[in-house]
Amino acid sequence: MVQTADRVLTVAARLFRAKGYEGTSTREIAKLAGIEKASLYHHIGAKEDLLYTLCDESLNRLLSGVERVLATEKDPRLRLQQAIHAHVLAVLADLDTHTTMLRELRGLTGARRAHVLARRKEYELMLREIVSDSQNSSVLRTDIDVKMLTLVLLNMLNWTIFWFKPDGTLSASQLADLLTRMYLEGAVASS
Amino acid sequence: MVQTADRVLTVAARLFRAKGYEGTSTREIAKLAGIEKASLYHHIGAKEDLLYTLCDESLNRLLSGVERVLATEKDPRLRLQQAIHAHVLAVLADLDTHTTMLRELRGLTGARRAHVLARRKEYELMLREIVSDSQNSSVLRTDIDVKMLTLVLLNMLNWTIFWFKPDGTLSASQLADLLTRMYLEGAVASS
DNA sequence: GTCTATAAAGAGATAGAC
DNA sequence: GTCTATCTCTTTATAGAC
Repeated sequence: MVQTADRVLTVAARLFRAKGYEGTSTREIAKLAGIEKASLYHHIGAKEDLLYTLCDESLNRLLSGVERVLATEKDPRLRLQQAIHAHVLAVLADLDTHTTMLRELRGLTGARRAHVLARRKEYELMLREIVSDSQNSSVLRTDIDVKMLTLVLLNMLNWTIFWFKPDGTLSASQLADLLTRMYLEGAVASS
Repeated sequence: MVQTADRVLTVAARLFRAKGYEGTSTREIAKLAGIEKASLYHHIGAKEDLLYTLCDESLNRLLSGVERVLATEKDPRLRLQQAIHAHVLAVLADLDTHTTMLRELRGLTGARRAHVLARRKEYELMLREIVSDSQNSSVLRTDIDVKMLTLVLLNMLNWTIFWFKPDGTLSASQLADLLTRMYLEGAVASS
């Protein structure tokens, strides 16, 4: 039997992805979790706790993924490829949680919002270091600055959440491969 | 003097981008527009009207942009480049309106939601045709299917809304150029 | 076309029994 | 740890005067 607190978090993530944080009521969360609304407040202090916990969880997974890559792979090009894989597989394996982090940050206030923003920045800068190393090793082009190269990469990777279908013909791993090739080689026909 | 109805729409777009559709109250919209909340309802029937009008406006501009390119440019590669430019310039010239369309569709219900979804699909399919023509003319690679090539392109273009700074050092046109190069050539160093 | 006033529903959250 | 009942505030929207 899954603990109630975990189930609450799971259904909250599902609802936040489907209807947005502001668009989801605590009544809906309670109902989907199979408890009364008041019981919810035995497990959380406020609705915002759920959002914060989900964002934190998402970033913990992404950060530990890229840290593992940094610890185990030293070759710049392979590092980049493995970081892309780790990112895409993590995100697509739990669309509810990561979509919530990517889209619903607005719902957080004060120190928690600042904390999540800081960890997002931290993650972006780790990827930027990987991209930078690849530039220095002549793996990636240097006529576009590292910040842009990294932001475009994240654009390509993150927003697959809007159209990736877990039950489709393309697996997450296959999509990660495809994105890697497109990011590195581009869309032009090889002459 | 700008008409009240237009001002309402403008401030609604600004607020919807900043706080989300569900996170924005009609009180805030009225206040920022300089009228009482009740007066708002002389101009609109419901809050959702604002969201629908903004989504429709966004898609009208994007569709007419790509239609103009199709009408005036026949070369596949130039068509693709011009379509990218038209898209990026349109979106970045009015971040409030286009961000609302891209992010807040969830707030629409019923037939209006279906209508906006249909026009988004229509736009995607027009871009897909351009990409497909480029494949057939050996401009773009054919080892990745047209649907994926188009979705990745839209990923790259659309989500610049989250980090493009209108007052930054990079102009919208320069960013469009950069995205075009990255999409076509990729990130690898040319050997 | 804008106002003051208010209705009606829904939101997040709490009290206190079991 | 869950419940019933309720509080308080905010929400969207309307009525009707000017």
